[in-house]
Amino acid sequence: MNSSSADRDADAELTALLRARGLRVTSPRLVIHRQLRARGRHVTAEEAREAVARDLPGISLPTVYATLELFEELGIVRRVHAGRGAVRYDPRTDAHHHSVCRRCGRVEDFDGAEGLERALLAAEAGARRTGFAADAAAVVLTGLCEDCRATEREWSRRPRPAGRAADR
Amino acid sequence: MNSSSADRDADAELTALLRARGLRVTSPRLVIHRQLRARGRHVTAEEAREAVARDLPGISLPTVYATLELFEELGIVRRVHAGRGAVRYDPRTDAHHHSVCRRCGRVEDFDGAEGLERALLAAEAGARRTGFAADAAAVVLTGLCEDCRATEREWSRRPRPAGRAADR
DNA sequence: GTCATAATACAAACTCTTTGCAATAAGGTA
DNA sequence: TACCTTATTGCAAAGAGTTTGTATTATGAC
Repeated sequence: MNSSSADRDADAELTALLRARGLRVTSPRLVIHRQLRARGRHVTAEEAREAVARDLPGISLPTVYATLELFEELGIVRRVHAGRGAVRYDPRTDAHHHSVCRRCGRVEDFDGAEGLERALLAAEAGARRTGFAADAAAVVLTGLCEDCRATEREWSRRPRPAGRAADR
Repeated sequence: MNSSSADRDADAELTALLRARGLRVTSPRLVIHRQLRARGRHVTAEEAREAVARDLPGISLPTVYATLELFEELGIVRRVHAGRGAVRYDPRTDAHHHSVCRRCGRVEDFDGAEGLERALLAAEAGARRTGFAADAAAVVLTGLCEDCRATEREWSRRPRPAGRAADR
C-alpha cells in the first residue's frame, strides 16, 4: 500500500468521521479519500475511479458515486456543477470558486476577491429573509480559457452551417 | 393564434434578430419565444415543450433544445445549471441569480444585493488577469426552501438506513 | 470464531441531451 | 405565382452521466 505519514493522517481523519456516524471503514472509502487529497483538485466520478484503479482495480462506478456522495455529507468534498459535462467533486473546502471554459469545458479554481465572500454572505442573508435557508453559495465564471482564446478568431469566422444547433 | 400586441412585439424583436444573422423565422422559434416570455421563468426543455404543445402539438424535443441553444447565442435566454436535474433556460437577462433547494430541487430567482454584481465584476477582472476571459458570472445558492424547511426536523431524525447512498 | 448487516459489484434501468438522416418549408429569384 | 436551394424540423436511435435492484462480500460487534 505504500502509506506515507500524510496518508495515514488522512486515513485517521476519515476513520474518525466514519466511526462517529456509525459507518464502516472500507477500502474504497480510504483509497478514494487518499486520491482526492493527492490530487487536491475537483474530479469527476470517472476520474476518481481511474485514480483509484491502481489500488482497487475492480471498483465499480456506483460505489464511487456512493462514496463521493457520502463524502459530501461528511463535508469532505464539495459538489461542483460546472456547466456542461459531469459533476465534479472538489476536495478543497476553503472558500473558492470555479471558472469554466465554454469551448473546451476546462474547469479551474479561482480565489474570490476579498469582497466577493462578503457579498455572497449578504446574498445568503437576503435570501434567508425571503424564506430560503441558504447554506452554500457557488460562483461559476463562464468564458474562454487562455488556450481556447487563441483559436477564437478562427471559430467566430466559420461560415455557420446553421444545422441542428446553430453552431458551437 | 390569438396574438396580443405584446406577442407581436416579441415576434418582431425575434424576427429582427434572426434576419440580422441570416436565419429563418419559423413557428417553433416564434412560439417558444412567446411562451418563454409569457412564463418569464427559467424552464427546462421538457417544460418548454409542454408549454408549446397547445400551439405546436408535434414539436420534437431535439427542436426545442436546438431552439433554446440558438436563443442562448442570440442573448435571449441564459442557461442555468441549477444543481441536480435538467438544465434551465431563463428568459430574464437582467442581473439576477438562483437559489436551489437541495431537498425538492426547486429553483427560484433572487436579485443580487447591490454589492454582489460589483464583486462579481471584480472577480471576472481578476480571472482575466490569469488568462481566463470571463463573460458571465452565475451565483447559485444551495439550501432549503421554505416548504422543505418545515419538514426538515423529521428528515434529520430519520434513522439512517446507510444503504447505497447514505440518505437524502 | 460467529453473526448481523452495511457496503460492494454487477447488470440494467433511467434521465437528459445530442446526432444521423430523410422530409419539410422558409425565403430568395425568375 | 411558381420554382429552387438549403436551413429547419421530426423521428429514431445513440450517448453520457447517474441511479437502482439484488445477490454477494466483508466490517465490526459479540
